[in-house]
Amino acid sequence: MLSHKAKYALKALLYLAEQDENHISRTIEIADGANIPKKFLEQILLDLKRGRFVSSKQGKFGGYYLIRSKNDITLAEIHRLFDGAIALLPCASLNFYEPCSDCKTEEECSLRHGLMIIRDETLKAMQGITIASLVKK
Amino acid sequence: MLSHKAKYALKALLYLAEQDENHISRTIEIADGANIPKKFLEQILLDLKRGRFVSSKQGKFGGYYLIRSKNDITLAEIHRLFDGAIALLPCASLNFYEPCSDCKTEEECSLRHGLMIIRDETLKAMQGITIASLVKK
DNA sequence: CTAATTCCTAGTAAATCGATAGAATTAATA
DNA sequence: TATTAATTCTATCGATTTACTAGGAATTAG
Repeated sequence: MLSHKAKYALKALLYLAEQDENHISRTIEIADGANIPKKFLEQILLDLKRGRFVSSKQGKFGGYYLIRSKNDITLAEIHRLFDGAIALLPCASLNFYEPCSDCKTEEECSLRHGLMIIRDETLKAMQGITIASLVKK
Repeated sequence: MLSHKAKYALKALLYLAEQDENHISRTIEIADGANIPKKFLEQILLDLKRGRFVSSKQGKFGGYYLIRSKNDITLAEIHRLFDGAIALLPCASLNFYEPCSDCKTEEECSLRHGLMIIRDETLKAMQGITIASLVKK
């Protein structure tokens, strides 16, 4: 399941993607528009900024704007930024790999192979969903 | 990601699936064989029993055994029993549906549709992985 | 009756989540 | 330069969940 953070991030990106080119959106504007607690959204926007999805202008008349194409941002990326691995266990993860402590050897782990199949399918599906694909009504 | 509970449950089912027909496995035997904390495993086996995946014999020489075909038990079912919804948000879930509180209307929710596509793909992949498919080396 | 096992209920320490608070920093403009 | 409006940063907090652990009751075979 997605965390609230990831969900809110997606909604915020959706909101930004719907704005005119060159429009800068204030946090409060996004919060109201997408029904997100403002202070919580602040943190999320900072995370999105650190992840180089958006950039910001500070001070009066400042705010946030997309710096990547909405056709380019996928659900998989947002999931990874906020909720981490897409695989069901770290030992089956591409980007968040960690060995399992309770398996004797990786070869012997009977789960890993199946989980990698699922990861591949889920990842493919998640990479197919972009901000642009969601925004169009 | 899978919880430890779900992971241990899968490993326990795998262990049971590898035993001879009519063999009854004690908790301690499964715990040692699959590297699972025994007391924790007790609870998990009870959950699996309530979910009608296994049954038990009580008292001395008691233990657990599979009551469903290993070809029939899928990762999707185990996920749902221990970790709940497969969809990324409750509003996109088949078995754990709940409306989102932060969407005005369900139609208007731009996330839901994309998440349902992902759910369908993930579910299909998860239903393709059975205990039997994992057990064979 | 005894030993070995499942079954049941609590409890607990640590982590995570969802948020809130408040102040520092930055920038536009009057 | 002072004011105002915004982002940015750091810290904290309460509730929930997670991953166990503990202890004992119930059950059964011999």
